[in-house]
Amino acid sequence: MTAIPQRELNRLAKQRRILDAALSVFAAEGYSGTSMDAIALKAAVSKPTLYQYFGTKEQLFTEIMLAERNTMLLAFDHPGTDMVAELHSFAWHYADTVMRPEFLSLARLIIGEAQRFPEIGRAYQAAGPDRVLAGMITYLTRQRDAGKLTFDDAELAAEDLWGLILSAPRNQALHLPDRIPTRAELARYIHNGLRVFLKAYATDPARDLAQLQTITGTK
Amino acid sequence: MTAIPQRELNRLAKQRRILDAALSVFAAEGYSGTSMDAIALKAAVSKPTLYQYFGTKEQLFTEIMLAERNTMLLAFDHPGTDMVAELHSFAWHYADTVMRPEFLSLARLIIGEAQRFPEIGRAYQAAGPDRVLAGMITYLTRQRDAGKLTFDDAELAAEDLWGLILSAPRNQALHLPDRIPTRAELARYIHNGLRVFLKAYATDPARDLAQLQTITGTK
DNA sequence: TAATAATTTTACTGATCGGTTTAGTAATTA
DNA sequence: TAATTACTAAACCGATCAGTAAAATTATTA
Repeated sequence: MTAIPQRELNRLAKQRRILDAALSVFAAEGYSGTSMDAIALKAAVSKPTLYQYFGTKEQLFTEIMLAERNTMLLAFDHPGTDMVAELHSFAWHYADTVMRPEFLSLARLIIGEAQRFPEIGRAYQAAGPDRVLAGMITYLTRQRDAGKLTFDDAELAAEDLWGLILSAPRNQALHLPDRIPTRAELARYIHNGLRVFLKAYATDPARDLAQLQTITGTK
Repeated sequence: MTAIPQRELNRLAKQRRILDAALSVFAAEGYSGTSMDAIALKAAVSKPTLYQYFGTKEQLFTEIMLAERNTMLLAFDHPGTDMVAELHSFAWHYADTVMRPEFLSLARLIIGEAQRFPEIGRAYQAAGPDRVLAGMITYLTRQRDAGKLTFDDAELAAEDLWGLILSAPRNQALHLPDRIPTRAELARYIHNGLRVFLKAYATDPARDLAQLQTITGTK
């Protein structure tokens, strides 16, 4: 049996508890609005212990935010035989991820502190949007090479797809935390976004739009 | 000659000075990160005077944010004979407004404090995006009635136009305060956004796209 | 000029902040 | 069991916070 010292297990568990507590408090109150006492209380840890694990408030904050970026990546990995179905699947997967309340809280926190912590804004941009965009570019380019899409600038095409599907509900959700879009509303945005995207970028829009109808089942 | 008492003039001037100072400090430091001393210092006003004008920090903040919404509205009032030219003019006008550093700082502030001050988020949504959207809907509907556009849902069409033109650069700018898009980059987004929009929504895309080329002067 | 209204200065409250110290207790290790 | 390590509770530090009180000073009015 592998011998992992109990000490280390406790330490890691406690560290995780602190990180979770700190993230939730930071997300709810902002950086300046969060007190280390509040974090210690929520983590069920004494304040000196908190300071032993993470030297300062700023260190704890940056560490937590830079660690969090790994949880928010998601690749464009929905393989299938049909492009429209793949796009539809990706759209829903991404919407479900991005529109979760905790995810929105985190985004508000990052945006709100972007001026005070530019490195965190950069890290988020690189690990979140940029990564998703890269995956989308790869996928869209492959579809273009397969003759199903047509465009000159793959980056613009990917950004268009994103903007068509999620910009409206996400921007609204950022301003209105207590008014999270229903799945029916998301479906409306996704269906419309895909429709416009295909109409503008598909080599055979008529066929793909028909396929979209059979998938979404709308009129 | 009209007799406006000097007292009131001074009062209004001082009030304006306080509001300007408070807005800049709040935008730079966030709500919790801003001290009333800092505002008083920047406004060149004593703290008791500050408190005499605005009872509490929270009152000052909400008052300032609810007042600010009037400056950020802009109507879709770019009349002309050519739809493509009008859309192009609107796109630039709106981009120039929305991508200004102070405007972005304000947006970051509102988003960052949306959970603590839901009313401010609501007011901003109603006075900013919703108002612009209403103007766009009116305009697009008129163009549809004139036979130049085709769509079922005017709201979705307006949101698509917005998302195609500004969602990518704006989202990026929200995360990266020190990396504001150049006018060339904005031109790229605007040209591409209008192109995709016309391709998906124009009744005669070929003609409108040609017109777009002559306006933007690109290849 | 005399009266008055507004503002400033200065100092102060009580609370909270980030961060530390101390003294003592519980858990792990050997 | 004994030594060690990690932890807790509590008080504490200096600084800063929102907000107030009082007295001195300035500007406006009549």
